[in-house]
Amino acid sequence: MDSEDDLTDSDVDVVPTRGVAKRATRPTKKAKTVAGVYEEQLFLVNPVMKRMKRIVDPSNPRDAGLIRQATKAGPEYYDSEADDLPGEVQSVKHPEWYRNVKWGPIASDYTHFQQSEPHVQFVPGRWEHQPDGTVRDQKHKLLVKFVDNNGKQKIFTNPPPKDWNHQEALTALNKRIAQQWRRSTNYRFRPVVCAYVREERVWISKNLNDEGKPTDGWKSFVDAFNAAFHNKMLSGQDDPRPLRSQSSLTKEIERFSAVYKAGRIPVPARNQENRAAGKAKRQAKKA
DNA sequence: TCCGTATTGTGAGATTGCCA
DNA sequence: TGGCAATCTCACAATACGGA
Repeated sequence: MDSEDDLTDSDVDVVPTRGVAKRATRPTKKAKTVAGVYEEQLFLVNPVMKRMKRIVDPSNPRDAGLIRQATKAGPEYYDSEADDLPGEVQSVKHPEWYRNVKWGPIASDYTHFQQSEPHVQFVPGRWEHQPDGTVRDQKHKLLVKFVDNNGKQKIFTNPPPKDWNHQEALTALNKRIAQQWRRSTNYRFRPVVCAYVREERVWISKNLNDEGKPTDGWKSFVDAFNAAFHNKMLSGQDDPRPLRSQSSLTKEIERFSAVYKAGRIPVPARNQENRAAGKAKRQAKKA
């Protein structure tokens, strides 16, 4: 399926939602001039199948049979058998992970423009299980086509990995493509996250023992935390505090376990040191 | 045409939360 | 608890635009 109209019966659920994100990640001309940007309608995309269920195992006879019956994406995307173009893929951190291919006609065809499905993460391997029991070539997902919020047709060609089982290369692709969708459309792939604030961390710190564990078990810890903060407004915050799951709280405590064990309050590393380090790194690369 | 400023597009580190 | 994905955020390059 490639058309926008087919979104409802694909392997994703597209759920209209309001106010999932406060605003675009960075103010745009439109965002500055449109007062209602904080209330824009967003569409939450939920893959019907979980990641593990979508992974195809070619060594499994049943999966191997499905692969034999499936059709590969053809040279209208790029010719998988052709030699790569000379030189490295541009504008990626690890060009050695990707092939520098010559894209086919579909990658520049604005006349017969068919919008891609909202992005669903790449899984290891060339093939991916579908809800209908078939498998599909993930090569399709490298080409991203959509009409952006300004009604402009956009096409992004993302480089194919040299190794379809290289998780780091796939992770980078997933991140990049999700960002392409997020920046130009109202599709979102999960609800907006809400950072822990100092008041919450002070509470956490006070309710952990010397080993950095809840003094009265995880369940009561999570319940008490949410009783203290869920839906409460804190000073300096625009929105009420979200409900935190045990998963969220345990991860928070695990991340800063050394700090909490020391009886201190974590301070996000989003500070000048990290920024300066990042800047120096970029400058070095540039040089 | 040049120059300065604003806007847009993109990559990537940091952060958060889900899932196995 | 580790791995991974999605979002937030910063930085920078490219482009657009207006005034001299």
